[in-house]
Amino acid sequence: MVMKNKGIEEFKTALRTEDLKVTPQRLTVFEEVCSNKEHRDAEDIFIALQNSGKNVSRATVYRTVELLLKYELVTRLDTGDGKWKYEHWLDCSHHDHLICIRCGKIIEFIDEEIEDRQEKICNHYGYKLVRHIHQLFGLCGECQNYNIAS
Amino acid sequence: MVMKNKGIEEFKTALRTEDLKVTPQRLTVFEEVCSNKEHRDAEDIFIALQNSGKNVSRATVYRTVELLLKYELVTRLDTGDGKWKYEHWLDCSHHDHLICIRCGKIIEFIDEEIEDRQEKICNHYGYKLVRHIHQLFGLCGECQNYNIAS
DNA sequence: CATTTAATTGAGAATGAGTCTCGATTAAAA
DNA sequence: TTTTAATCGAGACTCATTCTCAATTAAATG
Repeated sequence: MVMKNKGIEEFKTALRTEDLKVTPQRLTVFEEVCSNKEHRDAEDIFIALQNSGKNVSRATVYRTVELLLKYELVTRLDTGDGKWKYEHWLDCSHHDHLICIRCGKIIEFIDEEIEDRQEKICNHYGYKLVRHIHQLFGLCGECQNYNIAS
Repeated sequence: MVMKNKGIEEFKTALRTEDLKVTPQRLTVFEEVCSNKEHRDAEDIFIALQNSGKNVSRATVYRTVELLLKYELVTRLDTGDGKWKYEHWLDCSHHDHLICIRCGKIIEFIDEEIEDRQEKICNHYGYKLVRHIHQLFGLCGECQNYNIAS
């Protein structure tokens, strides 16, 4: 069930490049992050590890997820409720998110035209684009009917 | 120095429409938000009020800012450090943000093409767009030179 | 204007995500 | 092996934000 993919090798390489150690805990966290396609926060990941009997401390989960973000093996998503959710990048290409503000449903989208415009905007201001957040908040088809009752 | 503008009337109207009361505290918070064009978090606003001798409790500041967001008299900006900053919308039209990840400098931008594409994406998935977050994180011209030292 | 009633307020306690500390452990270089 | 610095874990800590609840007040009604 464990995924063996190039992601983990890239993680190891990134760690070594920074003179950081490749530890079982770090690998375990990365494995857990990759094993699930849902958008989860650090706490969710910590609990999932506990439930599968893998003891990695909460602090280490937070620390590792931060590394994964830095190495761009993971993206971070602000779901509007003050938490950050993480999502791996394995076989899926880059995408942004459309989030229902009533039921929380998330749709992933990608729009090349927007991607292009972002680059152009950065160039225009002399910035070098590193990452971006682009989230559309709205009401999904079903939740539009509940407008009044909300 | 206090700004009298149509914003405050819209706020009162919105409150009345929801059967909420127009209170001095709510108006004071709105006034403070409008008096400053910087991007500030709720605590900043609370402190600013204290410093000008206006006693509005922290809880009320948070509650009011939440209302302003709901009524779209204010926007909320995730600066990547886990806090939310608020910005009024008075005489300025909608814009998004380009943020330097090293020095924190913020540039405001607007791109009609992106705005259009957002609407189209929402329509495509049957969503009704309510608001969006679009932030580009990168290195500004000056900070690109410090890349190595970071 | 006085009365009534539900919304609002403030002070501080509670929550909770995320960070930090520090002694014990361990990866990995030699 | 030995050595050494990086890492780990447990839980304390931080601090932004939310909640609680008794006292206050806006504003509708008589």
